[in-house]
Amino acid sequence: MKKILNIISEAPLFKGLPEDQLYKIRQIAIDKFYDKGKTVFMEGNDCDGFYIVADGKVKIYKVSFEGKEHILHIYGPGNPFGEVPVFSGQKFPANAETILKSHLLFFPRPAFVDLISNNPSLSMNMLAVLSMRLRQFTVQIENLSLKEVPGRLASYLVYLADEQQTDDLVSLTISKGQLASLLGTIPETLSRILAKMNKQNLIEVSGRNIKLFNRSGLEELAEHGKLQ
Amino acid sequence: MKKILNIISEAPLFKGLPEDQLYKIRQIAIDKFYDKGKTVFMEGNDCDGFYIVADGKVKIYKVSFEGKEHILHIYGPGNPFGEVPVFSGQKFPANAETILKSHLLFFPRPAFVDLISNNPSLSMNMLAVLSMRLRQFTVQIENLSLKEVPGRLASYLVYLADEQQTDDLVSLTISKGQLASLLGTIPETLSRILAKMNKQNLIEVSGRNIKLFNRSGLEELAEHGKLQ
DNA sequence: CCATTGCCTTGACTTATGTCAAAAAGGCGT
DNA sequence: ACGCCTTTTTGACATAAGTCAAGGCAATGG
Repeated sequence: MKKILNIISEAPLFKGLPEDQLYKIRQIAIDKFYDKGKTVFMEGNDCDGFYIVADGKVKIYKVSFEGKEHILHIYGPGNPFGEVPVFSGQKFPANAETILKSHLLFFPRPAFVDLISNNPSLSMNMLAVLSMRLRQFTVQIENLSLKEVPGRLASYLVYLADEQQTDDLVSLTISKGQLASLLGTIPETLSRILAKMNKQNLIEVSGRNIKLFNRSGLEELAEHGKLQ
Repeated sequence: MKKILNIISEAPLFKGLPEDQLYKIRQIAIDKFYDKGKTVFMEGNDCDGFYIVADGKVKIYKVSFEGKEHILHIYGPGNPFGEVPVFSGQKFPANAETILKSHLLFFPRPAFVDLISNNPSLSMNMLAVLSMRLRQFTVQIENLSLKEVPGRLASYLVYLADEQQTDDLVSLTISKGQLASLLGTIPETLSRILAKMNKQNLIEVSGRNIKLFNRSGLEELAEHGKLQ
C-alpha cells in the first residue's frame, strides 16, 4: 500500500502535490492486475476513467483495416494513459494492451474530475502532462512525415542512450518487432537497416544490446536523414 | 471591441464561462495584426504566451533539414495555438506563419496561468481542448503510418465535406501545395492521385472545387487504403 | 538431446512515392 | 490583351520500403 503512494507521489501527474491530496488520490484509485498480453481497453470503448502504470508495461496501438498494427506509445511505471477521453468526453481513441504482467491504477472519471476541479495545482499538473504528450506527438509526426526509417531509428537509439544514461551501450526494452511497429515500419525493414548501420560501423548489434560506435554520426542521421 | 468578446466567448477554450470571466480574459488579451505570410513564432523560440485566431488563418509547420516543410495544422477563427509550451514550460515545438492577413489575440503566459489557476472551469475547458488536440494527433499519426496517400486524401475530402455540410461539392480552403504538405506528401504526388481518382469517377476536380461522386467509395478508401 | 515455438534475418520481387525537369494553366497588375 | 508570376500538371526516372517466402537462431520444455 505504501509503495502505491510512492508511485503516485512520483508520477508526473501528481508531482509536487501536498500529502493530503495524495491520500485522496490514492483513495479513488482502484488496483487492477493484468497478465502479459491482456487487453486493458479497445478503441471505441466508452471511457469511464484512466490508468496509471504502477508496475509492468503497456502498449498503446492502433490497427489498420488489414490488421497491421502501429504502436503509438509504450508506457512504464508512473505514466498515465487513457486520460484523453476523460476530458474530451469521447471513446478511447486507440487500444491498450499489457506487454508485461502489470499492475495498473484505475481512476474512475467522475471521482477524478471532481478532484481536479477542486484542485488548481492538480489541474496545472494535468495540463503540463497533456502538453508534454502533445509535444511528443509533434515529434512523432515530424519523424513519420519528414524522416525516413533510418532517421527514425537513429533518433530512437539516441533517445534510448539518453534515457539509459550511457553513451555507448543501449539495450532495447522491447522486441525488435515492436520497435519496428513503434517506428512505423515492419520487422524486415528494421532488420535490414540495423544490418546496414552495422556495416557502416555506426553500431554493433547483438540481440537486444546495441553498441553505439558513433553517437554523433547517429545524431546527424537523426537530423538529416539519409543512410547512403 | 465587442466583436473580440464575441470571438472569445465562442472559442472552445472559453465556451460556457461566465460573463465576468470573459471580460477578464479580454483584458489580458493583446491584439496583434499580421499580413499574409508573416511569421508569428519559430521553432525554438521562447514561449511567452499563446495565441487565438480572431480573424485570418495560420499554419503550424515543421521544416526538415533539407528544407522540406510539413504542415501540422491550419487554424482559423476561434482556434488557439501555441498553448503547449505555456504548460510544458518549454520552447515552441514548431513554426507558425499566417497564410492570410490575420488578427490574433495574444495571451501572455503569466497572466493566463494566473487566470487558469483561479478558475476551475477554465482549466477544465483547457484540458478538454488539449485532449481534443491529442485525439486529432492520434488520428494524424494513424493516417501517416497506417495509410497511403490516397487513403489520407480520401479522409481529408470526407472530413471537408462534413465540415462544409455538403455531400457532394467541397472547396479547398488552402492551395494544393499546402494540402500536399498537410497530407505528408508533395504536390506532384497529390496531383497524380487526384487525376487517378478522377479517372475512377470518384471525384471531379476543377480548380479548388471538388465534386464527390462517390462518397461511400471515398469512405471505404479512407478506411482500407488502396486505390488500385 | 531433440523438437517445438517464437523471433529475427535474408533474398527476390513489387510498388508507392519522391526527384528532377519542363510544360501548362491560372491569377494579377499594367 | 499582354507579360509576369505562382501554382499545378505531366513525364521519365530513381529509390525507399513493403510483400512474400524461406531459412536461421535461440530459448524452452519434454
